[in-house]
Amino acid sequence: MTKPQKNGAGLPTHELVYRQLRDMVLFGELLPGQAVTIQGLILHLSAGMTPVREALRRLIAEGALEAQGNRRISVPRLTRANVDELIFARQAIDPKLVFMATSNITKANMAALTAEDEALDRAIVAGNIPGYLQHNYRFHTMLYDIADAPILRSVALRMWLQFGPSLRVVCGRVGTQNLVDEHKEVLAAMAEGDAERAAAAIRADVLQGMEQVRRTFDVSD
Amino acid sequence: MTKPQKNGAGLPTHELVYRQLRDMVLFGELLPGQAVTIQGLILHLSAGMTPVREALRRLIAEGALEAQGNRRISVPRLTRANVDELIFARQAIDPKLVFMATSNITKANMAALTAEDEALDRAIVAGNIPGYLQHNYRFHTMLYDIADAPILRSVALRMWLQFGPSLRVVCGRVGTQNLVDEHKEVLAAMAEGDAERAAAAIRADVLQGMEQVRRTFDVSD
DNA sequence: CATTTTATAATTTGATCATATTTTAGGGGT
DNA sequence: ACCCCTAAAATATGATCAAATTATAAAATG
Repeated sequence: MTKPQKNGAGLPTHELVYRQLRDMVLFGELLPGQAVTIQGLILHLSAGMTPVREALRRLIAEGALEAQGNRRISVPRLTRANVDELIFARQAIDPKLVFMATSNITKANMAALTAEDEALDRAIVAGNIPGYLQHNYRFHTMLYDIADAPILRSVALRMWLQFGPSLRVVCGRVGTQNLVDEHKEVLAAMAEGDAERAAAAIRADVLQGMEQVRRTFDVSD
Repeated sequence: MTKPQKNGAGLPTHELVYRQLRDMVLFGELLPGQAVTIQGLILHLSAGMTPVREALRRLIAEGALEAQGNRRISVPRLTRANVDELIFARQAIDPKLVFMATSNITKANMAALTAEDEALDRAIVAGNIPGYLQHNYRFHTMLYDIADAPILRSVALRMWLQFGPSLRVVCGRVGTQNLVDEHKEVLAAMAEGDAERAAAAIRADVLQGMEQVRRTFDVSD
């Protein structure tokens, strides 16, 4: 037998497994330090071994997971130095992407961004943490896509995979009350075509968001 | 049957396959646009299917290879815009890493760097292109390692995997004659502990090197 | 009649699974 | 503490199914 059952979408299984695992890393489920076993995923996602292995290799390469050497795989636990690296990298990359996105903005893009930001606001007032994480991610990745710079985009997405779990932890601790985003300013600047101002606004937003992550270490570690 | 034969080193097969493929991407063999088949690699590297697949997923995640959608895998062909992205990213990341490395420098590190740079010079005067590529790569990755910043390091290594094939092409065209590196200046500044000057020197070196890559498009594309 | 297009068959290649082997972790026993 | 022993999990292989490209042949158009 060995029935490669036609999965719902036309996508290969390893791609579907990858996306599920990635979302688990980004939006909760998996916390820093948590271990992941191949067998467990095979059961949990009811997938075969090969697709799971390929998805794991990919996530390890992207920094979302970490191979501990003893054949164990886990979600990386960030050090304070790691957070500083992430802050530096995001401050370098994200403003550039927003700068580039400003040139490519269209009516449709702007409407989609605005809708996403409004959904984000609703999640904040509702105290909906997973909703906040998802809409915030979507807002930023939409900007990356609009910038049309695949290499810088992949670097930026890699950073998200690395601080995602820690961001989730910090939000779970402090709630969504004191979350303020600079997205309105970004959108206003982009609407005017002021790339410099949009870049500056996103830099402020990134700094504010990463400051939340840095706070992980003021409590625990 | 199914004999997981103990391969030479204590490393898993997928890791060995990964390294071989990575070196093929970095130091020649594989040119931009060239296709790679799983079956071919199984034969050529005499490895099983799973390790080859895992290595490929990893290299795709790192940008060294590209999945074309139709189940085909090939070495990416850079566009002019891609090269601009790479120049921007390297100018942001590499100087930071050298800045950090300057704080961690030791006698042993400095000696190893100097030795590597001398080997690089010998390769240049000998017109030895593979040697140039390897020693240049080694010199820069040693700096990354000394900086002890794993996240920025992984971003920098990713960039190398992307422009590696194009760099090889350009060196094949123009030879090693007009290659000048700023490594001496970097080493001198690091020896004095002048992190700012070292960072500026590496920025110049990066710019000069990437200008070679940009030249790919003045001839062909 | 030559050339291009279209349709179909054959071969190659990719994707997945089941299974065998190896390694690691953990649990008593000295 | 140390060392065997067992169980579980990871690695790797080959088999099997599916899909896509190439090759081949037929048909249509100029």
